[in-house]
Amino acid sequence: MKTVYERADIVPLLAQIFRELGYEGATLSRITERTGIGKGSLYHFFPGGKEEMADAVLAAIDGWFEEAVYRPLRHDDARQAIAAMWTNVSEYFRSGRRICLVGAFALDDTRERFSRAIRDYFTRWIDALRLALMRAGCVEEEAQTLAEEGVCGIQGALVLSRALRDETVFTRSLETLAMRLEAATR
Amino acid sequence: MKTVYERADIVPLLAQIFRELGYEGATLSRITERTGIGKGSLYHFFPGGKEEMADAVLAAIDGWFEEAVYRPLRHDDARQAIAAMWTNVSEYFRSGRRICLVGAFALDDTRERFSRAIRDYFTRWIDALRLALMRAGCVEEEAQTLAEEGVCGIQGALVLSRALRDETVFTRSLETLAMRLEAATR
DNA sequence: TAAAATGTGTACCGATCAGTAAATTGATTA
DNA sequence: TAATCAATTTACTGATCGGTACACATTTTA
Repeated sequence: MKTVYERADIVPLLAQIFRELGYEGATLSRITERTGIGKGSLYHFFPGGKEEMADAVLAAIDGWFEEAVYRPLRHDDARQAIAAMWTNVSEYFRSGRRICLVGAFALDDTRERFSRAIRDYFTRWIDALRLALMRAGCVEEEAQTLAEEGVCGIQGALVLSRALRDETVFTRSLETLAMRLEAATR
Repeated sequence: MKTVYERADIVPLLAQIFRELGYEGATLSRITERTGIGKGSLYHFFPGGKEEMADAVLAAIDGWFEEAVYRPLRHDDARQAIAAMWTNVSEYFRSGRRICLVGAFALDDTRERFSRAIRDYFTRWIDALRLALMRAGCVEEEAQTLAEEGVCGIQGALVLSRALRDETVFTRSLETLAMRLEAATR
């Protein structure tokens, strides 16, 4: 008996494990234990070991956000894209039950390993949101402030709702943020 | 030659190490390496090992916030205490260069180990801020929302400024938050 | 069907992990 | 000065770490 995987099947599993255990906490044996995938297979797909696994996960996350959030913010109807962002992001983060891996990596020494991926994730998010806000009628300076505030608020909401084990904190925070951005584009 | 320590001297060193490496990343050997304190001494002061060390660190953090932030918010002049909170917190977090250990612990599995300490830290902060806002003239519901927004915003600002390696993000976020709370208490 | 390419499982490596034990140091007390 | 005691250092344990090697299974190609 032998189960055959593809890289694409493994990455989401790895993402969830890194989210739950952090980079340092995600040991090779815990990964094999939770995924059922042996070390041989893991090193076959990710010869660079844990670091390459995390790279793949970050790339997948980036890909999802690019398609589901950044691109619409840059090219679609601005107000509509911003509205879609809140619902997509809320769903992606499971109403606060799932954390933002990129944000978590930024907090400790792990940041040094994935510096560029972490920085890019946030700069591109803020930038795309800023552009949408400007298309919706904001002047550049206000758009920049609001974009930072939005992304910042999401990260804070994730921390707080997890700490309090209360997903209504996340939901409410996102609603407040959405209203504030909406108010600034009338 | 023999250097003699006290528990009180060690805790801040441990705090900084946990902040930089996270709970899982802070191995005993890295702790001895960075502090110069041998394993024997560490286990002498903290027989429970790493978990007891982290407990002591969380207790020290809680003590600092209780005295420097929560108590003034509860008992001193409300508007003045809120203003002091922003400056004290900004200084404590070194303008965003230092992270919030409690928030970081909340993000991964470490939360399960220190569940109560993490929850208490945030509930007491929000509660104290809510009370101050009410004394300053907010109705309860608005005070609750603003208090959550404030604490939430600080956490988000820490994540974002670390991710972007830009402490002006932190400073600006706190200024914006301070203004919003100020505006609500006129 | 035969050969080659692709995955998988397992045993193993040296290094490092958390934790223990005991000898030793230096200050305090009698 | 002698005895006591807290604190430190050092050496050690078994378990687990990330990573490697290689035999074996399966699929794809010829």
